[in-house]
Amino acid sequence: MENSEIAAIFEDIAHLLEIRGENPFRVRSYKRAAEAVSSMTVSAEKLVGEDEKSLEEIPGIGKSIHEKIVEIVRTGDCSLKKELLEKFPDGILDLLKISGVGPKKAALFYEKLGIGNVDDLEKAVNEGRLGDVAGLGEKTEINLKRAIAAYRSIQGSSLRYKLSLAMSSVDKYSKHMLSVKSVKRAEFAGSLRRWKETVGDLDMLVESNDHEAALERFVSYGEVAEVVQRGEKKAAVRLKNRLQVDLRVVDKDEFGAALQYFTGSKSHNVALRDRAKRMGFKINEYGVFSEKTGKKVAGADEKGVYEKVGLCWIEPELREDIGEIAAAEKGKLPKLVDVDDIQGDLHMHTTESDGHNSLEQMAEAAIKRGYSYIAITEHSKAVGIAHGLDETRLRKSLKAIDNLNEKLKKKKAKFFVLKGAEVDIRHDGSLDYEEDALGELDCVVAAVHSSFNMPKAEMTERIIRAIESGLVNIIAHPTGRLIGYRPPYEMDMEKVVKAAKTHNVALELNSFPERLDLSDVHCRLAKEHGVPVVISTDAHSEHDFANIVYGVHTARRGWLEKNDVLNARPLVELKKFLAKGG
DNA sequence: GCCGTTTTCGGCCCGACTGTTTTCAGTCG
Repeated sequence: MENSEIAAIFEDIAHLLEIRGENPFRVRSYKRAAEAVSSMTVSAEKLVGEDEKSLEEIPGIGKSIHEKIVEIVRTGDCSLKKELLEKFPDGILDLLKISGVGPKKAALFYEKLGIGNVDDLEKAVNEGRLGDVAGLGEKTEINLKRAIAAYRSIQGSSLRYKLSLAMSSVDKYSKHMLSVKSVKRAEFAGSLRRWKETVGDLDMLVESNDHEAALERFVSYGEVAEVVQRGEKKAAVRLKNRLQVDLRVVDKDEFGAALQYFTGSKSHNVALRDRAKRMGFKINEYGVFSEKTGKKVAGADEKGVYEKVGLCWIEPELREDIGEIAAAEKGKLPKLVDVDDIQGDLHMHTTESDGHNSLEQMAEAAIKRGYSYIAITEHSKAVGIAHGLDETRLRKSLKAIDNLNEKLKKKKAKFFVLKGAEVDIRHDGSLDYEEDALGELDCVVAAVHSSFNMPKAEMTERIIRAIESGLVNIIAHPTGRLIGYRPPYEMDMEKVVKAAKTHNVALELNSFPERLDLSDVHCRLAKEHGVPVVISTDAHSEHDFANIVYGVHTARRGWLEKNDVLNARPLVELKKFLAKGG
């Protein structure tokens, strides 16, 4: 039982309670529990039975939720959820995914019209049966029709968008806004600013002394397909690429408070406002206000908002309510790793296997980025589809690297190319090169590329066997997930991390936007166990080096500091680690 | 259902927009 599965059950319970009109704070407790469980670095299943008491130390988990976690782990289901589903069909949860349908409407649909799923709703709308119910008018019917069509069109694909797609829309839209005189600043907030791996929509914030002009500029952007909403202070549009963008227009002295508010996360904001309230302040998107006098005491900049409630400024990537507020209070926030800290890249391909640039071109591009080293890591022979190298071709390519290093040395370039390989971890955990060949390498990156459907215990064994070989330095894309396409393979990450610690192996954080593997949560786990993380790009062309930002920001979401990142170390120290010297 | 620098009981973040209705409920973020 994965943490994400337990979280999903709590999520469902929260929604079902909401539909039943239960105490909204009870509903929130289940939502909060869902978030708490999914951001845990250890598996809840493991804690049950072993260290069960520690469950209640997690904020948001009390006695009742604790008992339900135990029940879910033991039985695979939750009696409360079953009980709730006796009153409603489970298709009712899908109704909530229709934009404009919340718990109240879902309950109304079911009670008055017997609508229990999206198909029923669509039928009712098409037959014009909604008008019979008090409180539902013509406009609602039109909006529902459109919302159902939108729901259908994204079914099967992920509801959220990869961060990289969202990023590609950001710059152009900002420029479009800033080209109007009254718009002084334009920034994107929301999950994009927190660098979440996927985003549901974009939140743009602009400072303007003419709200109407800013709103008009916003909806007249060339990529807009549809204006979803428009008021005096905010508007929302859907772009041609289907991404929704929300705009909020604020005045100069509100910008910081608004930026804080719209960056979220929601649970971070709830915790922050709760804290403010206890201190006699009220925080909203316009500023921080004294509860007593009603006077505004902060709001122009974000830092001021945090300082007013006794905290130092918190990096957006940390704002998930998983301990950052307590850390900020004590001045114990991590000093997060930065893109500029990265000294080199330890995973890339050239035209020898399935890359698009030559060895020399990759080296040159890396030098241009200011790196002091790279490792060339072609595929091994088992990965035939990527023109993996056998031992003979491998040795030939190593010679080319030696030659290049010679040349670089003569030129007095402070740059070194490490001899590496992305060795396939075979089905049985053995490595796809002979030991002799592996011995000639500076940097052995090992990865799983086949048999993704193995049982959890076997996959864990497979990877650990590779780690225990003593021949491996780094495990690449450790879970194999492709965001939106392929789930991670079943594997006990904690066991893998512990084995990595014992055998001086680092774990890769692959920066490809569809991988981001390790995830932020797994980065925290690695850090807790003192296992270094390598932020690599797995570049197949020189352009892919730019993806490093996605890796670094994911690492930042995982609270990693410079010291936690292997390739933030200078070459000498890196070599020491690769020689298993720690 | 959770939680505690007022509290083990009584609170629990806050505001904009829409639609429908004539003062507000529901949804969303």
